[in-house]
Amino acid sequence: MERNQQEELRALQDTLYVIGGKWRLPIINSICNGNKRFREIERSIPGITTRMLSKELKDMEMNKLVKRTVYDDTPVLIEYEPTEYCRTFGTIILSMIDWGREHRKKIIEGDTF
Amino acid sequence: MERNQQEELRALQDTLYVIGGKWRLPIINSICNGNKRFREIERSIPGITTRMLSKELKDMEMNKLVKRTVYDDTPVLIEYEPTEYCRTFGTIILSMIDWGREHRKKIIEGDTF
DNA sequence: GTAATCAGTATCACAGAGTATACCAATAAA
DNA sequence: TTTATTGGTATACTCTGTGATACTGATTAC
Repeated sequence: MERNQQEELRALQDTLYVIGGKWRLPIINSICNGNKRFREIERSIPGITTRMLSKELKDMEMNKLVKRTVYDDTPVLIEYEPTEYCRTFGTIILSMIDWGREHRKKIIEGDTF
Repeated sequence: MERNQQEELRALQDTLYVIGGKWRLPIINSICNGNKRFREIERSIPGITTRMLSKELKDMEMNKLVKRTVYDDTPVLIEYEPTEYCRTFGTIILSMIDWGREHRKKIIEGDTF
């Protein structure tokens, strides 16, 4: 039990390391929803700056969370797509969306929980 | 679909707002695992400082995530316990622990994914 | 001719998240 | 007697995540 707790914590922290930060999950969610172009992703996440999106996408590409493809048409077309690895966050994201919905319901109901 | 995406994002961001930060989830997990005393929680999360734990617990108390009880024995005994509300993060935490475990397996297997 | 879109990059700046270290008074254990 | 534990607070510091703003060069639209 003692040992198990430490193993759990480590697993939790590993995950947090990969999907931590304010924008990581919203971006993953956006590209998993089919947004591919830079500006498209940007527009789908109100409040994010180009700087942050650029930085996060670069990080995520390095960590094999997204695939960046350059189509050499003219003008150049660039697409971001989630890797399979990236899609493994599906469960986590869905449960977080669920939680957020429930939370909002409770707030609106004026629950004092 | 467009509308839906925005609602999803909002729900996701609401959740992130509540459980964001480096220590929030590890703390929730710790008290949900039965750790009650300040030093006990502290010891269960190697690397956290008393200052951060103190700050987070205070925040979480204000936000009804933990209940702080003072037992007026001598010496004074203080206990932190998760509220029902806090336990609603169970699903999220479990799926994050799962992910972390799988991730580590893959790393150890030397997978290049 | 002007404006808009595309995929970003470049600077600068800042709050606040997080760290490090020391300390407190009371009690209990060695 | 000295040390350790408890539940924190105080102070000072670092640092980086995030924000704001401006700009690029090529292309297309009005």
